[in-house]
Amino acid sequence: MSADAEPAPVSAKPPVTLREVAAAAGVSVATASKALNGQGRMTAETRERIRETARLLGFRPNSLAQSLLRKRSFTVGLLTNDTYGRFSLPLMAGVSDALVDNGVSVFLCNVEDDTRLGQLHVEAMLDKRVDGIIATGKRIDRHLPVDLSNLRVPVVYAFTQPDPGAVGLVSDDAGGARLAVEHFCRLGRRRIAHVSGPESFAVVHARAQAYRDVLEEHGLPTAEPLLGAWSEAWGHEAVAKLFGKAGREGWPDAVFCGNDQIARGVIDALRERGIGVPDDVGVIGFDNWEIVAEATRPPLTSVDMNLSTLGREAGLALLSLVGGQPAAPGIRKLPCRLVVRQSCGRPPGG
Amino acid sequence: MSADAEPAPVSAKPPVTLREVAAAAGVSVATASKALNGQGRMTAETRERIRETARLLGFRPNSLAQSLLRKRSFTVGLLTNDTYGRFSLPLMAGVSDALVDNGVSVFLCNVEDDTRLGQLHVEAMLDKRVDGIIATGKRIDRHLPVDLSNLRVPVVYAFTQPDPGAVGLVSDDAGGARLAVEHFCRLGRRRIAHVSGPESFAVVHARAQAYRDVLEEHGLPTAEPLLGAWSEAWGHEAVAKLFGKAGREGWPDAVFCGNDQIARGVIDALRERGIGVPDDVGVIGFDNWEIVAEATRPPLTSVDMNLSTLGREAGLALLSLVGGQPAAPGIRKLPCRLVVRQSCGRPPGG
DNA sequence: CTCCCTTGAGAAAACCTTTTCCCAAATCGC
DNA sequence: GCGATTTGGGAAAAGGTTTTCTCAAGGGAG
Repeated sequence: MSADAEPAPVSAKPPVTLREVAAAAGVSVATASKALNGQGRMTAETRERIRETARLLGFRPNSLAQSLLRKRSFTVGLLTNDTYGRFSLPLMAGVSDALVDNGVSVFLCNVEDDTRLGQLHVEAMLDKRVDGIIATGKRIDRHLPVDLSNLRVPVVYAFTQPDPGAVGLVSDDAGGARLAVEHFCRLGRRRIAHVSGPESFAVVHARAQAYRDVLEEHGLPTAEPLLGAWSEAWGHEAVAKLFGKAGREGWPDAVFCGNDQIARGVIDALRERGIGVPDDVGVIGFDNWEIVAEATRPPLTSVDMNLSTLGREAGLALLSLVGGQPAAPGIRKLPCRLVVRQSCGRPPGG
Repeated sequence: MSADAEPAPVSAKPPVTLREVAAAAGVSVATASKALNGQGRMTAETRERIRETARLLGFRPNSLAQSLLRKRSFTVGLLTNDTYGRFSLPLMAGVSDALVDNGVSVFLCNVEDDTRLGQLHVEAMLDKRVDGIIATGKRIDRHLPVDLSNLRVPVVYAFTQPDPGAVGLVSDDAGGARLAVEHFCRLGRRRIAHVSGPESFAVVHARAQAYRDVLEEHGLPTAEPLLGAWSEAWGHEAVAKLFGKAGREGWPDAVFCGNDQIARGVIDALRERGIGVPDDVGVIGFDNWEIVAEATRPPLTSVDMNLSTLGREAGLALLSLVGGQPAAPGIRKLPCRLVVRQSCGRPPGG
């Protein structure tokens, strides 16, 4: 009966501590710590014995204690207001990926559009001494409902509007649009239309401008983009407008759509009118939402924003910020890529 | 110039500690702690003065230190292998929701189907002293690629196969199927077909059995379910099989689909054949994936698995487990609900 | 006027690890 | 053989909070 005999709970015995390892190996905790961390000086034999003891006992250092001392928790917060959306998932996966490889865990915080909830989460993260915060949202041109500008920890913005002077990563929407329109040009399409989402979105304008630019560069006729909604229904409507007029000669031979849902609506509407895709008209979408792009008939060529990569880069950027590397503030645009399926056909010579 | 004059880093001054609050208020840290936590005995005036001081200084207790002492981190891990999938999102939102309300933060851990990655994450979570773990996946009938059966912390399984003896929450697929088929019966449909996903999914069988049961209960003819894939293309194919035969009398007047994508394929295929939905044939989907259900023409009636609620319940279950409440092990099934849109028509008398 | 009890508050241990300093023994140079 | 240096390892502080004792002062009872 030692002095500290305890009833010992039936289940879930407490984790083994460094003190116990040290005792079992017959050394002090200081020596044990140094042995396990490769620090200090001691005989190789001692070091090995301690390590073996730790392994046998299943010792795992308590991160809480380590963090308290090191003032570094190896934890970051991921703030999003797009829990249900489709953009946040690949982005989150990318973030998580980049960080896990570096031994960092991610707090997931959904703030909806609720300022109070946002404040709550940020404070909780700060209390838990996160090393940094990644802010992400569902729209590039909107702020999260919470102010992150004067925190004690670095912040990186991904796919959401950054605060002035902060580090932000977004997709290069204009570049993505160029990719699509230039693809059409290469294929010999001459009358290229553009059907996109609501005017209130900044990306709509960025993509439309790139569309005009490319057409101009290629000396092709530029038609005013048709702006509407991000829906299939709008795709149908737009086809009615574009292909409603009598003269078949005036019809476009290509439609660049602002997202995949619009593109799906366009393709369905064209089929219903007996217009062939890709033979009569080529169609390209945006977002490369596989579940949509692969279900259209024919499968949809689409611009992919590489959101997973974007998330990954955001994670790495935050990491270097946490590490003390001063990052250049401002918005960095990451390139999109074109995923070619069958809705555009082959080039004339191909 | 006081003794502890520091150069004071330009940015990011360190957080204020309890010690500083105590000093500022002219009391000991012990008293300060008790004042802020409503513990101990002191004059109301002292308590208020300390609180005011803390407020003024913007004091926030260091969670790391608290957790170290209390052996409770107010943190849980959410393990998933469905980062890209559509089921995990509402579920995660529900979990996060339930826990945030209780001051608990959530570690998001995506393990794909990688055992090594899973092990890594679980160990990281354990090292960080999470209070518990929620495991969730993309399939009810599959295990995560990692063993959670003998952890030091409680585990709750949501929408994934639980270990024996553990507590699991899943949707009541059979009940959901009943909802759909009974809805058809109420509307007076008599020849109800069932088109579902691959045979390898347990839910496919659960739903098919419920389908047969309901038909039998209503004395209606039961056809063998058509099993294929979870895709629109399979919906098209299935329509060809069901409506290919000559005699219009043998055609179904209702199709219950295993998911919304199949249902979408079915509806599109029916329209292409000139068969009216809902006039000639009623269609019900499963999952209530709004982006699909609202884009079909007409909008799709569908079974919703209430995943957000499922997540919420999982969070609460874990919380009570963490609190020491012994939860009944085994699988708890949560009811689905039918979201009625326009793909079924009104009852004969309505 | 004592004695006892209550009140208000502080000292110190505890949580677990890391790191700096320090000390004793062993080794080396001469 | 003696001082100087290296080697191997330990003691203790630090990190921020909570909690259990402890203690002094004050008040009431007898």
